[in-house]
Amino acid sequence: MVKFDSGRATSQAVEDYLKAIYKLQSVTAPVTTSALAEKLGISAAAATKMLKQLDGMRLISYVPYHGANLTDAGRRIALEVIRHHRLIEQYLHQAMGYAWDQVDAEAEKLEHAISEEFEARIDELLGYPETCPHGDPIPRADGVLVDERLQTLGECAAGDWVRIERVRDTDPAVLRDLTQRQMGLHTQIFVSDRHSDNSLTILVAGTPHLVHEPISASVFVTPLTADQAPANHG
Amino acid sequence: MVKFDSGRATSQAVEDYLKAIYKLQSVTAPVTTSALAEKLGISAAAATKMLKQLDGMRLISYVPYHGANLTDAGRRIALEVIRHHRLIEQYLHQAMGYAWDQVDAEAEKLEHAISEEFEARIDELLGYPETCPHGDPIPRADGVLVDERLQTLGECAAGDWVRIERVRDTDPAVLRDLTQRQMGLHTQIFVSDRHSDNSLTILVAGTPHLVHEPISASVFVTPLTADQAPANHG
DNA sequence: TATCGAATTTAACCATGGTTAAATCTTACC
DNA sequence: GGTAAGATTTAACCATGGTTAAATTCGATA
Repeated sequence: MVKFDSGRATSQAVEDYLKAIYKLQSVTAPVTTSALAEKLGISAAAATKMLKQLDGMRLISYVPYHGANLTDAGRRIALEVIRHHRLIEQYLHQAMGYAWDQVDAEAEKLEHAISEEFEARIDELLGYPETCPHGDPIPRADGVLVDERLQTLGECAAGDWVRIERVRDTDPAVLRDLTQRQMGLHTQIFVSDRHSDNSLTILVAGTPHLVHEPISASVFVTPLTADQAPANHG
Repeated sequence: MVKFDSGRATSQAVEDYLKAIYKLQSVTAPVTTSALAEKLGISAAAATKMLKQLDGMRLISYVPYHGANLTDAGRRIALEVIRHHRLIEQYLHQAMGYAWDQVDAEAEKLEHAISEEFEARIDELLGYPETCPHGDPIPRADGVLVDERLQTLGECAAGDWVRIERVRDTDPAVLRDLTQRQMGLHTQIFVSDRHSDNSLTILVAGTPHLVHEPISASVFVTPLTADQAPANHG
């Protein structure tokens, strides 16, 4: 007879796997063993073993040789971990003065250590924020997450007026580069030119910048409406 | 050939053991296997195995059947963990509104997860505090700790005017009891009577309280000087 | 449709940190 | 100074989460 596990009893490793599967799933589902192994920096053999284990726990459904998908229970835990991560990031940034390229690493460790009490307190102290410092939406405590796919800066055409809504949080060097160019969340940008190598010339606060693929693919934007866009340049 | 390990590479378990040994050592040195096992809530066999391991790492000096003492290296790590713990407690209390009976449990988990960066930031944000919310001194970043032995409230005589300087942080129920009686850090107390069962009648802000051993032994005090003590009651 | 290369799983192994039960050491007491 | 009780260590075991190397499966292509 197996005891019904209503409370939290998941190890840090399990949480890391579920989070990784969740994120990979949004790109391609089902998630392959090798994609998971690469994301977590472990061997494919280790991933296989854990996939079997997670399947046994009913946190994923895993078909050998054909990858895995989260179950509702697994998704719930993944979203809780992501909620912790992004709330902590926002707290580090807003309340403790961390730069946006430093918050991810610190949150990575803290996300497994905080209590529900701690989560609720920082949520309240921050005024129930809807995104992390990179613009990623924070899952709600009830597990609801609205995660819309935005266009990248690299997909913009010359003449577009856009606003930065979200940036990829993975590479601190890219984030520092954006900071240096004054390109923060909600910064308005005018795309003045597309070049043959897919690089762009953009205007940020009147200053022209040449941005290449690794940057332009890391910045997600929304088009400015007619009344928001300055009349000149258009 | 063993690689020289200059940076931090201690597991959470090692940190917990060193912290426990440090605290037990202040009561009786060397620390016995059974005392350690009891403090950590594990079997004596597990403690023995870890003691051998810690001795091999040169973090303690351990003589089988005769207990263990921290080496300088071990003490340094123990003090770092304790510094983390008490700084976090103070942060939870001052910056996040935690009550003093709630901070220990939360800090217990966070102390192993924070970076040196995080430690430095909360230290600065708090204005370099010297104690945790229970009055325990916070080890300095360079490893120096001044930890003086104070008398307990239970050791006071009738007629004493004293001030609460420190409380045992172990039992949340005791802490909540103290809160209810308005007995916080730096509260002034007049000891009006000692009774035959070692309980005391004390005056807190003019209100009489009967305090029994478990409470009076958990409160550390310093005598008020003549000019600090109110003239009446004395 | 057979085959070959890549992806995946299995097998054997390791370290950490725990368990219980049995053996052994210490020490206090007669 | 011998002995028995209690403390401690050893031995055998377990779970978790990793590793590398060998075997197996999948699926694209000839």
